[in-house]
Amino acid sequence: MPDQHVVVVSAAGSAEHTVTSGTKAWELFADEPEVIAARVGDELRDLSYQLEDGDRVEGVTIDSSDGRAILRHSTAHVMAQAVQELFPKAKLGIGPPIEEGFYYDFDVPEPFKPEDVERIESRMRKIIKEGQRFSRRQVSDAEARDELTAEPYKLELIGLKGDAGKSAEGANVEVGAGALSIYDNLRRDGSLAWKDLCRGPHLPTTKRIPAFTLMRTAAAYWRGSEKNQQLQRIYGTAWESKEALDAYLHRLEEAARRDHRRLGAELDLFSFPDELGSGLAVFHPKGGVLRKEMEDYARRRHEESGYDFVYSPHITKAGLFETSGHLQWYADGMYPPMHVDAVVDDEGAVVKPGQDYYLKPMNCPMHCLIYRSHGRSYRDLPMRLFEFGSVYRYEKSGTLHGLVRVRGMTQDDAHIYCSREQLHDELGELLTFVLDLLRDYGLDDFYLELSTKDPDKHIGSDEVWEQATQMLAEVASASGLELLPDPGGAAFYGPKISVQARDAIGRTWQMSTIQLDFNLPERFDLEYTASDGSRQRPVMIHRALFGAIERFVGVLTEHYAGAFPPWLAPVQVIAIPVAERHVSYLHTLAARLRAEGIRVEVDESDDRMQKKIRTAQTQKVPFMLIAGDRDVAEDAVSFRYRSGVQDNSVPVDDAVERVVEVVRQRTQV
RNA sequence: GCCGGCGUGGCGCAAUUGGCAGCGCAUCCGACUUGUAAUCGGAAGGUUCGGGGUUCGAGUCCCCGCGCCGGCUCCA
Repeated sequence: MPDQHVVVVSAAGSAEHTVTSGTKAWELFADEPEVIAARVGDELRDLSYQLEDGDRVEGVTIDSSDGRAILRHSTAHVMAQAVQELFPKAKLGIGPPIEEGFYYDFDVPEPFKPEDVERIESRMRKIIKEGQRFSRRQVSDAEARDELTAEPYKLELIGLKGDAGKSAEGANVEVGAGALSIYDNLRRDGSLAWKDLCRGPHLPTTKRIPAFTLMRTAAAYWRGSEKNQQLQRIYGTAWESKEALDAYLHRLEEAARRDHRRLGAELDLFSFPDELGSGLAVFHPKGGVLRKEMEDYARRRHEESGYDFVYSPHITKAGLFETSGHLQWYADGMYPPMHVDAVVDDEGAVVKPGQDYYLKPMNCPMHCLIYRSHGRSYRDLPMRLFEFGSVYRYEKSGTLHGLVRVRGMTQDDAHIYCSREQLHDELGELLTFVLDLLRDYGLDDFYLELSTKDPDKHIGSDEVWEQATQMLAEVASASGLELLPDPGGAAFYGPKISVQARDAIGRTWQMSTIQLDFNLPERFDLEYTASDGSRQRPVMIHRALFGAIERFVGVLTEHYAGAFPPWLAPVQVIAIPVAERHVSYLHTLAARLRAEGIRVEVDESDDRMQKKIRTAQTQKVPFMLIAGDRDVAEDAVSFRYRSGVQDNSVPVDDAVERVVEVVRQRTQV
């Protein structure tokens, strides 16, 4: 047999190997059990791939990101096999790996019940134990159609092959752009257990799935469109080891512990009374303090940065939203109108037609009216109108989620009107302002997203879009932050930058948006007189920093896991007497702190001191100030922090100074 | 909006096949006065989300509505 030369690439470097013709990739990695696939050139291949002369081959380990994706994809196959064995009528949708797991969609006559999922999982364990081999074979389109007559969704995918724009996300996992392949799952005796149209690659055998679990079921529309059939989706996850799976499940528990809906109740911050209706929150006194601090600080910063404060009503006549275009474009997202002032006579004939009023879904139309309230000069620009504006949006019931997605919310909304010449500088300053302010609230890990024109849905000339997009891109890159493109993601009226923040456990949240608008200045016919006396149209920028305050409260609650930095903490100091005789001493201390504007409480309940500490701890109060005989004798007080760290016998003057300073500096403790 | 799950004192949960609605925390009262995460005793607290139905009997089964949760779709 003729020899072939291949290059094996590894962390240690690359080495040339001479192998006989017909050698399979796995033979290169026979003593590396963690290798489950091969990267040949740029392509991921099964380990059964037959090497060719000149190949550059790298082992893909199961704990790498590609390796995990392959593991999860293979586990999805095992799940689909188990489902079809248990539910012979189930038709296959798609089953791709996703971030931290996988799913597979099925068309089944009855949705899966929780018990079904357990059965599927145990069937999967059986299949894994059997050590079935994933065996790839290439097929022509015609052959694939012939073999898959019982799988209508797969047939549809074959028809869409290579047309990435039309197929669902994840569908290209089934049918690559090139030739089709089918994976046979073969039992030890070589008999066929199951097969699926799939691009691969896969693990060598099902035995190589070290740890998996099924997570949940859900419905999902075929190819992501609500016009299509709804399929039943099962989510699962798979990991390279039991330990990695446990660590993942542990991370989920940690995230659940931070859930703002749970913390909101535990810390008595806010609630969603059923009586109000879906997506409508009330803030309790403690949540009110938090929110007020956030708002007050934002107000101060806006004042310093040249914003003018305005106010506008929650409800307006329909005409305004006709002018703005909201009723034409977004009526579905608005609460239905209330019809007022109609007069009907005894016969039922309309004497006076009355009119519709709408709750406002956005503040911008009102701000445009303020701009238009009198003639504007170039000397007025940039004009920055700011409002904590409460808006109401009739979000679909299924999308509501705690404070993060609500129907009634308060935006920290500003609209900036400026000339074209001012636009570039204004955007640059704005982005800096936004990022600085977010940092002050404790978020410091950002990236940006630039949403550009949707070719099918936009107004304004290409030239203006081009120019504006270019400007946003320049400003974004000047920030030094990572910039991700979001092609086609812009609203119809202009491109935008959105600021994404990563929280303390690495989750990302969309925070601020800076949105250019070519539409509203037209619709409201906004003008200013330029220095040469000509009439010009201003450019408008929409921006919200928090997005909505409600949502920002939710995000910060999760970011801090409820342990807010002292300047935001609803109760900043809890004073705990060792015994009852120390209470009055602490009241004196508390009065001093209160005089400095510190939110302090003295716990004079008849609980034991240990219990008081526990209570303060569970309420995540940043400073516990404890006083007993020793402290009183020394005119001192003892600190305990949420971390459990103690600092005893601190002189009272120093203690007050320490607390005041931390609050003033907005630092975390 | 769609699919599935769920709804029991303020909170977290229990209640066998349809058979006396219970526990812990919190609350209130009393005793105790203790140096860094739960002192002891007692009391009070319920139209089992709302409405309708089946049944001798419904927290439990059926229907409608409201709300919540997980997804899908949407997110100006």
